[in-house]
Amino acid sequence: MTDSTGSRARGAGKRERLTAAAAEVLHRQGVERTTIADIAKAADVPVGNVYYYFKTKDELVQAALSEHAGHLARLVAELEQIPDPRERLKALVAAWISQRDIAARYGCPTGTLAVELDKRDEGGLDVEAGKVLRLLLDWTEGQFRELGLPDAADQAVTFVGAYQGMSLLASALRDPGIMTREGERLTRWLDTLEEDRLEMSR
Amino acid sequence: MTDSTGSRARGAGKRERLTAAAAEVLHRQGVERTTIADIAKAADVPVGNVYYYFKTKDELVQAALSEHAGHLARLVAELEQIPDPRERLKALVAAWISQRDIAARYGCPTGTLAVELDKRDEGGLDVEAGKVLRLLLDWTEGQFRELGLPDAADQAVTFVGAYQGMSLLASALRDPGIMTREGERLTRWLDTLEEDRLEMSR
DNA sequence: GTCTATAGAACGATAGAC
DNA sequence: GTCTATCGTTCTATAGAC
Repeated sequence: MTDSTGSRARGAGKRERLTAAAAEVLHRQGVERTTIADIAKAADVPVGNVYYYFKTKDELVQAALSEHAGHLARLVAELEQIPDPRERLKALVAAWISQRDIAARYGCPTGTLAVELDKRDEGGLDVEAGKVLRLLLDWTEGQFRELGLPDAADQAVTFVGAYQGMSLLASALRDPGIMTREGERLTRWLDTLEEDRLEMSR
Repeated sequence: MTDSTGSRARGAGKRERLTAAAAEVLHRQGVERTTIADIAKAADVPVGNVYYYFKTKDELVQAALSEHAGHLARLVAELEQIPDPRERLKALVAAWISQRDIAARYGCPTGTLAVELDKRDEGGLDVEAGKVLRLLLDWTEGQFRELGLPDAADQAVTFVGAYQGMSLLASALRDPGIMTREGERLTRWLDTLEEDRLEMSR
């Protein structure tokens, strides 16, 4: 039987190790400052062997983007178990805050990757980064719609934008407190929204 | 007499042309994907001549950051002529929206530069980028304080964060409409704040 | 499938003529 | 002050032994 890598018996999931290492190192160092050797070293794989699994550096970037999309999908799957959409959104904020130290140092993984890739006009990786952010936006929009908000799409942009903005400022100013304080503000705002819905029932 | 470049008679402000070109090209392409040759070409200066004015590439990045700080200082000086702090903030939002097409393609110049430089841990340019954002945050905080808000610093983080977030999403999704819609939301929010102040007079 | 060695290209920076 | 030519390094990617 062949497995997902197409091989019969691998060392120990080198492709998976390379993908995970790419996601982490590219987030910390950025795409352009990261060499194939950096990723190979983090994955404990000999440099030349990388090209057996990924033909180009861009394929490794794509793999990192897919990894981040996977993380997001698993997080959303967990949140879906919460019955109330308002509580689901508050749990999302809590998840963001729990990652505050890494976000305050290197920013949101998907957001900072998107910033860097958007400055290209070749390769189409910029579009791929946008798709991961779309995933988050669409799910958030669904929650707001379920909460009965008339402009759910705009609210989602405001909500996710607030997260991207606070991550950027927290990392630029090296202040995790920004994540905490803005997270609490978003939570209070979500509570206010709920009250609005009950009172105005629109 | 010597001028600011330390020379007696320059060609035609090559240092200034290089600084302006650095600010523009580094914003569009990012730091790591931009070569000295790219900046020299945009400034119409021979490649080797660049090193007479800037000893390293990092000095060009620093010059670009100073240029962005200068832009911000000039904008703030204009806004200061408006009597009411609420109108000053609304004029700032209007200035952001007027730049929506460039922001929707390449993001906020200072914000995206900060994202890229923050992933370094050498050179101290990350701190310099943070200082430019601090300039904007401090001025904004002053406006909120003048409006009588008790938590002016946090409000400034929320406000500037919203701008950074909407710029990031607009460029990642290639949608200038995000800048327009979020700008209008911020304007409405500023109007609401004013009403709060009058009603609650806190 | 795994790994070494290296080709080939790009870039930052410098030497030195003018 | 200005510019050309190029050095030295670093990186992506490949060739080919095992």
